[in-house]
Amino acid sequence: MNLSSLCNGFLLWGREVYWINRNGGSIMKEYNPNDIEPKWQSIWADKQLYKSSSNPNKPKYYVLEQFPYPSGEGLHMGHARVYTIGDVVSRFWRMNGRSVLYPMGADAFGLPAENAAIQRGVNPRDWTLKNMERIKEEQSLMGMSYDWDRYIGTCLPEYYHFNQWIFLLFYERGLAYRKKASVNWCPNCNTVLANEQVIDGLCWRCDTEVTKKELEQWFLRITDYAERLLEGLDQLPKWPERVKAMQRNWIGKSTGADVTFALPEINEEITVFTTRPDTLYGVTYLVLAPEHPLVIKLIKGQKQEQTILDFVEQMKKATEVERTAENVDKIGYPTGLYAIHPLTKEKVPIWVGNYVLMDYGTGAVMGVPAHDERDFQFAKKYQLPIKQVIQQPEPTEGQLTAAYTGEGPLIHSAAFDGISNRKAIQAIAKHLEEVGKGGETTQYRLRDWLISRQRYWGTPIPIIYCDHCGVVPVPKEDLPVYLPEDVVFDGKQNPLTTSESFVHTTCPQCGNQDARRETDTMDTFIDSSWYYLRYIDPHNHEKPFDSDLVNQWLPIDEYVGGIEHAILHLLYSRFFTKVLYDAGLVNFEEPFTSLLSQGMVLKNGAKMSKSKGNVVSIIEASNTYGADAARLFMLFTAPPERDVEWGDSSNVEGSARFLKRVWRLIHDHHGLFEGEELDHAPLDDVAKELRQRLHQTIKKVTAEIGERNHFNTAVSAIMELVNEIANYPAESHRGVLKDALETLIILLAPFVPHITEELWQLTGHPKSIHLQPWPAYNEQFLKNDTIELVIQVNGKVRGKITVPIDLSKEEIESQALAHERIQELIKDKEIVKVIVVPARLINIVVKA
RNA sequence: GCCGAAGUGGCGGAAUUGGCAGACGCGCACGACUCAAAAUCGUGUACCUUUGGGUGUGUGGGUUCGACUCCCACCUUCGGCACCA
Repeated sequence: MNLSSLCNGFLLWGREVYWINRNGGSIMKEYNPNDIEPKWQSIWADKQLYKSSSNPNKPKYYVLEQFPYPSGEGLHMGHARVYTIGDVVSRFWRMNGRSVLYPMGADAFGLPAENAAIQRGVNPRDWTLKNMERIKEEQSLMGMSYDWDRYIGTCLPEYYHFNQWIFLLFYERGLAYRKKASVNWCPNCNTVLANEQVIDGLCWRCDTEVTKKELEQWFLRITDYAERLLEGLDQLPKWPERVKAMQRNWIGKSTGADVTFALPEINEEITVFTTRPDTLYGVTYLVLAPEHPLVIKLIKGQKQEQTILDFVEQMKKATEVERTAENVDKIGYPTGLYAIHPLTKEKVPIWVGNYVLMDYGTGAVMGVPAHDERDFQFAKKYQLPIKQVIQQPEPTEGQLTAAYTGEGPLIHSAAFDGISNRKAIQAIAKHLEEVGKGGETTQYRLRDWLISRQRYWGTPIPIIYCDHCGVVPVPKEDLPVYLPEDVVFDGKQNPLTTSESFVHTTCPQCGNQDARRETDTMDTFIDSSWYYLRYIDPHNHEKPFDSDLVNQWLPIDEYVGGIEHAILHLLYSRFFTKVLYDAGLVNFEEPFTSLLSQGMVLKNGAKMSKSKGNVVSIIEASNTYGADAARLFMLFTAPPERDVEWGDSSNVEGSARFLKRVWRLIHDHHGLFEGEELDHAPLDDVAKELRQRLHQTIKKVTAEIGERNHFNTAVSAIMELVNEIANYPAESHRGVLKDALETLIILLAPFVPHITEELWQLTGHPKSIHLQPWPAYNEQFLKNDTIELVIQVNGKVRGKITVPIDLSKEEIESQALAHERIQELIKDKEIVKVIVVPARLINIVVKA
């Protein structure tokens, strides 16, 4: 191939390229990322290089990153890291012959747009759409290979139409319901929050302390799926253990028993939940949560009525923090009434106490001070009786000083005396069931998902209230319920309530013209609970997606995202998928087969944030170092799940330096790609070594990306190859060198797509490198004729020998023993034994 | 308290099955090139040392010919849950 034919190749790309010969004395064309990166980005876009289509002849691979919220601030390197990881994976599998789906979108509903409307009078839609465009540009700047034809924005009616559709599906299936409840209220965001969105008593978005409010709200019955959400985790071996642990904690399963105590005086019953039915005979009192519905009835006409009512009111107003902080004292009041113990028929006093929570279990607990720390404290404080029912190994003299929570045989427990408390847990629960006073049961910490939000920029809940018909769902054919434009943003009220044209409507059931629309919108986590399904069929106007298509592509093979969604988004998505499965719309129960939870990109040891002023934007990084160097740095510096420190510039410069080195290496050998006549002589030892290194590198890089997601070690293997090529003597076999250089460029392509595309073109290849098949290694070239073995004496390395690869154990042993230095070391000693590990080492065990 | 993850040079990290600890990179030092600097290239870089060697992967034990890797106990850091009955 001569220079003009090379240029022909370049002309296919529609670009004029010239070659400058460094060795010839003129200046080598410098590696300038700001030059080549935008060029290739626009060529890739024009050629639609990354358009995906399902090809029945190829196995599919669906790789996805959590889509961004299009804020006004644009994207920083934390975002870039997520996308880079996904991009490497998608490019790798594309080159490995998979039909890859790699889409992107925007999680476009949310409060900041609305706050911008309130503060600056902008239209939330225009503001959001503008940001979406900007973020797409920034993602393209990093060289991401998304299939933009599948782009979705959740704030568009084409999308939120199907949020409403799915909401109605939940409603039909009895999984969406309205109830009046004490809910979490963020006074800063002016809206309610789901339990998952309250972090340590603070709003997940703005860190404002969350208060309680009594409101009628919409919930999704995620608790119906608690057990399946828990069990499903066991089917996810490719999820990080910590994410699964977090979900397990959140679901919070505990097994125990319900116990029913009768209240003959007022003809009622109190049911308590306990994990320790074995201590039932040690109950000396009951405690109700202040919010327990029976409290009012119990205290009616009692001495303490007013005191307790005041206490209950105070508790209802308290924030989560005030109520549950660790140093909060236990406070209780006796109601004056007694319940009947279901087995002993003894009278047990009923108290109301701050430490009992209404929304866990039954809102009532039994007090067993002898065997429970909290009950012990409470009983001591209020001088309640303490009754031991489990025998301690060494009984304490006189009064107990602490609860005994260990194991032991039961005492003072009637027929159950003498049996171990472990066995008694089940025995007593079973007995309760027989006598109709309770029985084994399971409780979950998980609570139903509150999805109503008193905000504008979200999906309207498709419900109409009619004075005649009550709650009426909007018929599916009337969807979407559009967000109205004639609203007032004053920050004081839900803007939707200010749109008369929206609120005032006709009842679809009876035609009543005085019906009202629901003015709350949906939690934006609804949007992200199924968006990964919409990418499959993004332009479907009839339904959310075509089930056959979705079943072809899903589940997602690799899902990349931050740990901050370990519970929220990932739990909700799993819930949605299970509901859609039950509805027969998808044929899988878990949407994400493999989860890659990447670490943060830190700057000065802290997460990048606007308030800390330590944000490194994508634009800044790509201008300063180039997207390729920035990508390479983040991939190389640590495995993906760890945090990386963007730090001082030297780290990123190291990556840029490596790219320059590769650039020069290729240019130094440009003759190879300009029609140099290659010799066909047999390979000498140096050439064989390079070939071996090359094939080792292919093997290593393939496994590190394809099997382990260890991009850092993949990059370091490529660096080693570069070092070896750089040391390869100019006079040695040229064909091997050419092969090594070309393969090097291909191996680097998923990591640094721009520079490799440029170099691929410069080395005379007319078609994009990103359409190249991934190189295969040859097992035969991995091996050497000889191998170096380590000789140890008593486990310490004392020498080395090089032997033919197929030398027998016996011969290896005799050669090792014959080794000069080894002889010296073992000459006065008795050889106890000699261990020969083929292809590794010889260990000679000696005694002095 | 319960659950989970992690502890390796000055730094980021590597060691995939129990087999040469510290690959690769950053930083640093010295050298080459240069009037000089940058860039680049080369050499060195765990610690101690009497230059024979000794020590070393959070700590203490154990298994093994051999342990960063397996077992037991513990310490520290980070994360989740937590008056959850």
